[in-house]
Amino acid sequence: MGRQPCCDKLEVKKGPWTAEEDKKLISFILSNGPCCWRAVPKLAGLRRCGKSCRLRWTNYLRPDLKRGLLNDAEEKLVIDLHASLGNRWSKIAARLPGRTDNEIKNHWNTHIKKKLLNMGIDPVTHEPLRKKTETSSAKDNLADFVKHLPVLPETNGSDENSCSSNEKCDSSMFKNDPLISSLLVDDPDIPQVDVPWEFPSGEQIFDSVPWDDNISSLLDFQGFDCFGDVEMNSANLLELRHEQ
DNA sequence: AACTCGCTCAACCGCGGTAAA
DNA sequence: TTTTACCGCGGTTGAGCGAGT
Repeated sequence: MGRQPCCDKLEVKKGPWTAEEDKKLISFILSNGPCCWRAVPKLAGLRRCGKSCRLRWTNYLRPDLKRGLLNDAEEKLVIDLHASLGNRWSKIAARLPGRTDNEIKNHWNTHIKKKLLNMGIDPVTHEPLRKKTETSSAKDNLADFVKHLPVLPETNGSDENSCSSNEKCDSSMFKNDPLISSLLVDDPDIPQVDVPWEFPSGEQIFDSVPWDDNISSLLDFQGFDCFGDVEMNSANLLELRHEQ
């Protein structure tokens, strides 16, 4: 009854990711796209659960991520959106290209929250903390604070530096990304090729891959034969495909 | 130099909704 | 229909680091 587990919980590794694990995950997603997370660890030769792979990719390895602190314009937008959406970090992140919900949540808890509290503004309700007499000044403070922040340009999904898993991105983004460059550069096991950054659905991927003919070239391309703990061959790839 | 403290943020945990067997 | 895993989300934790003493 029910599904089979995606991974043996006892064999799953936890804790910080190593550069080697990052390379394997990037290499896999570069050619397959971020889909079917439960299959990713097995196919990529990682002793991680799919959940952990997804988190690592979306929060750290994605090529369209901006790094560093949120700028003033982004901060302003976060405050505005938080006022209307509350702690729906994923919704807020969707409006800030290149930022993750985790990143925004962290920034809110460590920076913005304090700023608002110092200004006498409740970071939860966005209302003044103090009573009547100071109400208007606190509100003015917030209005003034937000007013003086620069305006973030409208993105409406056309930002060339951003993409979601369903949008097109250019592979040059990888080359321009310092993290990914540093992980992939000069590594003979990780071929660097131009791969269109377009993620089809999992079904599309599995249906579009000419499995029988091109498995070996795919494996050669990925350098999967170097993964000692998982024997990659067309048989178990097809088995996985069958499980979809 | 050694210690403490506070901050940051990557990663984990647990939950709710959904999908698969 | 029931059971169980997957997925995505928000909350929380703790290792690592720098500043202060």
